[in-house]
Amino acid sequence: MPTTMKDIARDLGVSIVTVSKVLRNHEDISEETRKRVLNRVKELNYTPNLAARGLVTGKTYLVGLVVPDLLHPFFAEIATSLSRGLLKKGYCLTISTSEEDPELEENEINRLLSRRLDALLIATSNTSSASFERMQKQGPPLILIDRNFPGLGANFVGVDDEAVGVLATEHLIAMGCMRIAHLRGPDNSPGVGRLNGYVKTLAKHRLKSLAGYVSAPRTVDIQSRESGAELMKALIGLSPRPDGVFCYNDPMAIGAIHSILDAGLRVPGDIAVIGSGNLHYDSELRVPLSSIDQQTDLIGERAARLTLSLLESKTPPRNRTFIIEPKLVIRESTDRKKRTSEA
Amino acid sequence: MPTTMKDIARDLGVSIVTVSKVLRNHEDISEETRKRVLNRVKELNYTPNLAARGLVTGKTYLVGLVVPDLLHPFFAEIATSLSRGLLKKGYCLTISTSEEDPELEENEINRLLSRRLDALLIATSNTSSASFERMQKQGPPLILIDRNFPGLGANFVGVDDEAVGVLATEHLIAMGCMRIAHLRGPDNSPGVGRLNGYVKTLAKHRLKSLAGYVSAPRTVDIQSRESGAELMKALIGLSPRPDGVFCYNDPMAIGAIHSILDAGLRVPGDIAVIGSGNLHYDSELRVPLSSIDQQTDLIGERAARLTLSLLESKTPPRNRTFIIEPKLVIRESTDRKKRTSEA
DNA sequence: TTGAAAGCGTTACCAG
DNA sequence: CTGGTAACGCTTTCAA
Repeated sequence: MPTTMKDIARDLGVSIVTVSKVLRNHEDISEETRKRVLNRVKELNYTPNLAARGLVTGKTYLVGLVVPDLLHPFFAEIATSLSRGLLKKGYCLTISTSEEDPELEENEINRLLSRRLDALLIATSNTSSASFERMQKQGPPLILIDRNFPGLGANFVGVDDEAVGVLATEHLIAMGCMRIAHLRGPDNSPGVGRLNGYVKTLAKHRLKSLAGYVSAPRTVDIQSRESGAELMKALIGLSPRPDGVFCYNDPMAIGAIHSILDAGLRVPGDIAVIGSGNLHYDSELRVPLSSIDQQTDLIGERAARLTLSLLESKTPPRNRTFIIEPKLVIRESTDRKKRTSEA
Repeated sequence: MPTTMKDIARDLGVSIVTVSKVLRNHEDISEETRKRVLNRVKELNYTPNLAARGLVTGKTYLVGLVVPDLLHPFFAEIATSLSRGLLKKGYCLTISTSEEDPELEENEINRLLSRRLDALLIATSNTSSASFERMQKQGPPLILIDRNFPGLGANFVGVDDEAVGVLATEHLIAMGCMRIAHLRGPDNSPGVGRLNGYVKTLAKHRLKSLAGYVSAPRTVDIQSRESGAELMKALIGLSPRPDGVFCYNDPMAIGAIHSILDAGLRVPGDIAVIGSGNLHYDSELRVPLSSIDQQTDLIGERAARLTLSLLESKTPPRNRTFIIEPKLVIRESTDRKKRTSEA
């Protein structure tokens, strides 16, 4: 059994209240008592029980984060920068994964809710907003991350996904691609947003997306690379064959490049490839990968600031949305203006 | 304010105890009362307050994990498989990062301890075991992960680091390397263990590690790639130049390869490179990277099982150690015999 | 400057 | 089968 304030109070012949006050830096404690208490606290290695404190104050100083997949560097980075931001103000972050499974996600959320978090951040793998509507009425402040429900009007921090699609597609066109395909993502806001950007940009340039040029994986994110490889194989078989591919994310793009090279074709010579996410190792790949940078750490930072503002403000504030602007990063996989050496 | 058992009891004209019993599936409740309670629970969307429950039961069903860096896939994977294992038994995992900073780590640990975790798992970035000795006397069960303190005799799950060094070095020798260098890791058990394996293997084959052939980064893990690149530059300038390099981890190896190629040399032709960790994208790199697989998910799984056994057993059990055997994975970066290998 | 009493939401224990 | 009472470790309020 860990030490309690009661132990300290008994040892010192003071009341529990006095100990409590010392620990919270109350003014009205004599210098001497304060010292004696602090001393004993050190000696016994006492740590206040936050659960008990939270029970009476109503604040747990615990913020929850649910992401689909921690192995995806995108979410790992968000978690890291978010945690950094919250820690500064004494809030602790607890991270859970849903493994892209809506049911598991629901379980995790309930588990977290049972702990009476001060706030909850979610990059949801759910395609329905029903449970979030409920949570908005009841429960702690809710902040959606990366994946939004347009109708819901919740707090949201994420990238401008349509801009991602526009940037990528415009770039492929600028590189001279005429037949641009899209390996699309899941049926959530990033997947749909990026697809829209792609479609609009093609239309703007009076280019067509031929039959089979938009292709969707059966499973989601977690196995992006495998599905990218698989979908790309099918694309290669089409005629006319695409000469540029915009992939929903970098792992898919990596899989796509793998299939292209396996088929004896060159990147970007025969097919240019661009992804999204700008992962740390993009520049070290077989073919260094062009990508759309989503400013991931900024998302985490913004989310932290938004969360803190919700937590500090006395009156329940209006829901807010922060959209981060994506940026194009050009590497070899789309750089057709430069001769590329193939290994 | 969230719903409480009191609300439900009042609404239904039963006692709080009855509600509590229904929620914990006590036998001695009439079918009718049970139904009425369960109904109202649904209606009000009631979730039990785990903090309050934990206060009286002494169990929080919360397990803590502290890792140096979530962006490192090694730790992300451990976190994921660990969480999966614990969830099965209803335990929740809370993940924190120390960013390889011992002071930050100490803070995080205290924060977590304040929440009265049922168990604490740490991949420490501390080089001193002092605070862990204290924690072993007082506080929840402690499980060290990946990085051990040999003298401490704590619960530990990790890879056989000396075997990592042996496997890697033996492989380089088998590939015909005669002048093998080592980009070593930090001053903790993995860093030292891998170095030892390297040294012993060289000795066994009567090979020498020439002056400057063992080189250590100034900073730790977080910027492995940069330091790998930097250290490799220096190695290239030595004469005689090494023809094989064993790197502490894969990011370092990636940096090293970068420098070698930049210098106009070939991998593995001029210098063979092997890392450790066998990251998911090793096979998609500029030069597919040979590596030592640490069976990362197995580490997480084992750690979960060990944790659960500590939690379930009534008597405080003896500390246990699980050592996972590493495995060699051959790819292009060391394949001087030009075999056809892909992973 | 100090502390007694009440209460936070829950469970343990035991009596009815 | 049901429920009163005490307790978990802490903070709040108010009186001394």
